[in-house]
Amino acid sequence: MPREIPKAYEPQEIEERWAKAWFDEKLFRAENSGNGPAFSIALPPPNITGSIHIGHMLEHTQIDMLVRWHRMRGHRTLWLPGMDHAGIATQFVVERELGKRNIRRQDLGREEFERRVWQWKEQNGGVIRKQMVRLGASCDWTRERFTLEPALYRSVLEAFLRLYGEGLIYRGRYMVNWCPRCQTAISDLEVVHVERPGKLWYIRYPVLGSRAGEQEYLVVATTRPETMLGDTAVAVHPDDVRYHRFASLHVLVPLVGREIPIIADTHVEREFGTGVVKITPAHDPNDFEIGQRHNLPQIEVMTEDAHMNESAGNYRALDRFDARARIVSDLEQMHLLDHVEDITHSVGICDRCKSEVEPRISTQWFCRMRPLAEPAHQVVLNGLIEVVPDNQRTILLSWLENIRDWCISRQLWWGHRIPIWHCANCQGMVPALDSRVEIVDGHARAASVPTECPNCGGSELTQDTDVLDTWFSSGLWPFSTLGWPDDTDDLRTFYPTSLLISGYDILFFWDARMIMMGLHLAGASAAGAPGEARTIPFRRLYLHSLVRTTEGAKMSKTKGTGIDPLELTEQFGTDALRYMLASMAAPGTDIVLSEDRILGARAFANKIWNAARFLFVNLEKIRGHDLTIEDLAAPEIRAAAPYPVPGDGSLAHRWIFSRLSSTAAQMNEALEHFRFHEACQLVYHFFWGDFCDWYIEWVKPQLAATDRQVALAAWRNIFAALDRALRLLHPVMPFLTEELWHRLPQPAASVSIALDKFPEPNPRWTDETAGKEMATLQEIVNGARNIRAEMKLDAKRKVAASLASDDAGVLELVERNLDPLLRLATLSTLEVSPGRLDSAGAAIRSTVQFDLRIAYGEGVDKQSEIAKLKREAERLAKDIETKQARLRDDTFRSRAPAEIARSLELTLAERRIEHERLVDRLGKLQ
RNA sequence: GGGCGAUUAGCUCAGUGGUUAGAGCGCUCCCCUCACACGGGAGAGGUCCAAGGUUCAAGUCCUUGAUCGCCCACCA
Repeated sequence: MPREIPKAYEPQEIEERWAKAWFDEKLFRAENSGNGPAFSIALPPPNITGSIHIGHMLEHTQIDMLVRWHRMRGHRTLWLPGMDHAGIATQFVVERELGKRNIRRQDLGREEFERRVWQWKEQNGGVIRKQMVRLGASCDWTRERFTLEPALYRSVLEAFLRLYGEGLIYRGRYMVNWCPRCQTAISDLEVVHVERPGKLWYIRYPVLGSRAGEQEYLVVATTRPETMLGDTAVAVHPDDVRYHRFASLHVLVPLVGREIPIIADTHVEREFGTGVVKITPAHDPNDFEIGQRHNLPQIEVMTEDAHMNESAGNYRALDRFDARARIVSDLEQMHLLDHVEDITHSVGICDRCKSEVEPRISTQWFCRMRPLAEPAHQVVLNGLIEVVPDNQRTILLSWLENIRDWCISRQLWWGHRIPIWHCANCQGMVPALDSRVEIVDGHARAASVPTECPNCGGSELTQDTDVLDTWFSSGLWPFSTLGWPDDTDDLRTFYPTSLLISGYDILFFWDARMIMMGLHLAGASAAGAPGEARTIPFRRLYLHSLVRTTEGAKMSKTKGTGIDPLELTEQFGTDALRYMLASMAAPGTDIVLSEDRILGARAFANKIWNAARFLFVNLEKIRGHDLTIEDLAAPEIRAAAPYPVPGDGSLAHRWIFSRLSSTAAQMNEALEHFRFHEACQLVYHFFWGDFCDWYIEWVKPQLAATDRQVALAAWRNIFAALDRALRLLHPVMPFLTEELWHRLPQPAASVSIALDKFPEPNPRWTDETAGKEMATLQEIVNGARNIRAEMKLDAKRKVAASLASDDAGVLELVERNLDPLLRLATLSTLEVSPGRLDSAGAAIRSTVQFDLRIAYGEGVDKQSEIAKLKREAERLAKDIETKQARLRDDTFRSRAPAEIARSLELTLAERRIEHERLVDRLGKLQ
């Protein structure tokens, strides 16, 4: 029922109320049984450490728009939310908290530390859900998942055990990226490269046993002198004639005095530095490989936290950078530093903590990727997964082609512990017997623990201490969240998911791995056999834009460049923020936020509010007809709209419903192709331009008509149109539309606009005639307004005008719509006649269809009119010329489609008429 | 070193080979008309980065270059 409606739209109270109601009523719970198409989408699980930033908000707005749109189209729609335990990030945060109280995790021990993290999670892990609820995400919160919860740990165990059993997971001693701050291995993807200024030190290595009597040196260039303590060779290119005479000789490593060979390896770049490179197999990935080829010893000179170890002799216990400085100065003193160059080079840093990564040899777990990447490559290549925008597809394919094994073990305490036991007796490895989990202290661990080593019968088994990379469990997300490996209703109904929406920044981290894992693993359940279409985790992949700062950097909370969407929400309203983000979300380009855009969005929300307010406020005024809102806007009454208005008043109604139909069609098309900005623009233009500026203004008198039948039809139509407009708007502005929808009478059983239908194009509404007629009438109004402004008439003063046309249809149309024309153009009279009009003493607007004339009042300055007409005439003349030239061109005639030529001729004819009239008028004016 | 993207109105950006290239904001002028000044009306403003090319037709496709940004890469 209508009630007091505030003048200005105040979103906060409304939004909080509906957010709570939607959540409490479990409005978005998805049915896993029943008929009809299902639509499912898994939320990219945010880290529990985080809070929603503007990038999430962009992502969630886009997902939510599509989810709401599908739900409103009658699909059984699931948007499954959840959180990621975020191994390193979370451990980092909790350790920092502990650090404030001078506690190290080592002081607590593993179990106690884990307990503390869980505790932290209980206290802080709900922030994101609260925020998402508040921001209107229509997730099925009854299905919320956490990557470290028991059911998902079981999926992880199952996945690990299968891959291990197939030989796709192996353990070995290799060089990995080591973060000395986090004290764990990290994967290649977690290393980010930054260009930094550095130095290239040229160091002289004394050559042993060369020409008698003269000490020769090989000069070696390095950016990392501290690693020279672990050198076990120097290398030259085998074809480098400069160094042929040194073959099979040795050099001394300065400072440590170790004798090492000079080897030849094609890996050496002759042009770089001196063409001689020091080889440190224990501290450089290239050197590691060269070392293996040449059987070189590996001498580690650093500890886990990047200090120098015992092998570093005098430099022991120094931090790596301090050691570097000391070594350089020592070399200098010994005259072994040839020279130094300033260079810029790429340094690998830890994605999480930004420390310089240290290549380090250690025993880690790896996942063999080639066999997993191959099917994924096929699926993407063959279009079984549609990637949008398309250029990302190429990027994904080439990454899959060049994939390398994935280091999946982390030396952390927070995560999925590797389900392998080591035999103290024979060092053999024994996996958990199966993937079952048991709950201890509320948390899961492997239940089927092996008790005896199958190799040697030994019974002293201890579980591997490493945990899995967070992305390992994320990689299972689309199916682990649906109950895999069990054959569940959810899995059967919602897997494969319909779509994945993620930022392109995690294409490799997450999207690609889900594809690989899904294809390899999900098949063994009811979802289908491996590699079949049914095992594909999602059929479409949309990579959305990133929100950037004005400097173009990715927004990030750690850098302090993040923007808190809840602050913006507080200020402008969630719907406005959502609209702003969606309206900027053109596929393929990143977004730079602007305050102007959000102000515009807020104005739009306010406009919608006030349009609705207009209806409800004016409803009070027609009580004389003894009509209630049920008579005017009951659901079944709205369904039968549009109603003809007695007399000549139907045109605007027919037109707005026709516009409604085509807008719905275009919005469907836009949303189908992730063109969120276009969908926004369409509905914006429809609502503000068509509905408010024209339709409401046009029919205002009808709404206040004393003729009951006129008022009744008009009111029914406008409510019906408003209802459709709200539903078109709902996916992007859910709160505002929900609030207004409830002010219209709704069926007793329906609780939310979110469960109502999205308007579909309706052939019954399509009305080309109404479209053309309205366009003509709008031209007349615009022409009149233009003349008025040009003549600097008082905006309120009504003036007389006349209109003439050669087209009887136009005359009749104008007669029929005289009232709205007079009103909207602020005219006192409009005299209508056949033929054309004389422009003497008046301003005229001419189109092909009509002449519109307003006589000059006194004191009118003709000069601006003349200038304007001249400009216009020039432009037309030029246009006519190019069109004529085009039409005279034989090649154009023979090659261009007939349709194009015809429409060109038509336009040319129109332009000629317009030009003629302009010239004529100019003549009379001067 | 490879790859990708951007360059269009003062600003932020749309633009799917085919009329006179659009929007929002800003700017100028008029209007506080009984839904909305977060409003209404009218207007000004663009050699579509440059140079070539393809085409009957190019902001749009191709080539080269410039500037900016991003991603990937084991060159010390």
